[in-house]
Amino acid sequence: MPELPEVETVVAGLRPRLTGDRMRSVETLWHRSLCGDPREVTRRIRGRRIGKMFRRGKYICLDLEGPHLTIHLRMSGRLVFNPSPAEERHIRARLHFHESPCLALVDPRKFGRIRLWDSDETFLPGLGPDPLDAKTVADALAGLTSRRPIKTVLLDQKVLAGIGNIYADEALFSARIHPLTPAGDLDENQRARLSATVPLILKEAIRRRGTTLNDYRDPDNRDGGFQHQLKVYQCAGKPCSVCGTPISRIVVGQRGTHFCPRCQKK
DNA sequence: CCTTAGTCCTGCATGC
DNA sequence: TGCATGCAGGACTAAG
Repeated sequence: MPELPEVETVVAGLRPRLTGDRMRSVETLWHRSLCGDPREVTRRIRGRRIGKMFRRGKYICLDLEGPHLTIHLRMSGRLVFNPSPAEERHIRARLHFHESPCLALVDPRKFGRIRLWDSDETFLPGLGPDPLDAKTVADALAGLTSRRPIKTVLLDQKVLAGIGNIYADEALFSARIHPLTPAGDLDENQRARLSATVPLILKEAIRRRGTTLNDYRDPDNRDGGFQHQLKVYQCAGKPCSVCGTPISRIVVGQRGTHFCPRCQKK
């Protein structure tokens, strides 16, 4: 599942190829993959230059010098220039450009979304800050008095943008915090550890081009490498890398949650 | 304010 | 082998 590091890797791959090119059209093969009518969206983007490409949270963003086009890959989405024959039947939308070959949204589970934002619209409203430095994370955690489990809070995109299930579990393990700890109950040391470790883990995952578990691959079909660094995610029953205790799996906020019951005491 | 459950979807794993 | 069932997951919405 693409989270912040995977989306960062995708954008880094696309940026040199698309920046400066112009939009031609958007085409849908599954109507829900695009918010709005494809002819109407095409009319609004046709001929527009891609000024900048960047990532915000888990969103891929194309700055069309005014309007923004965003792509969220959700569970199984991928952006590919040359879909393989096997991927052909999972193409849900295509972006067409003046110079570059068309870019396909391959998305078996149909959860990915493409959306156009007008220049006068608030772009990605309510999205929290990107947690790539300790101070940003510390500030986001500082004012929290919530009784919600810290795991749920880390997944709340309004608090911090870009953390998904994998990196939430890995960060809590690294900070030695039980995922069910009420966010407001974290002490100063725990908040400091979490604030330090979240950016470190995300940056290390970016360096390794993300985590490939099932279907994530970048636009050049390359695997990520962070799956070899996972300490708890999908490691239920395996010995903890620190203490040897078997990793537990529970459900928190309808999400599978993995932790070491010895290293991460309540 | 909060939490929980339901929705969207398909591929894959499991069990008989 | 084939069929039924269940599960995973991000973001959103509705209900309590």
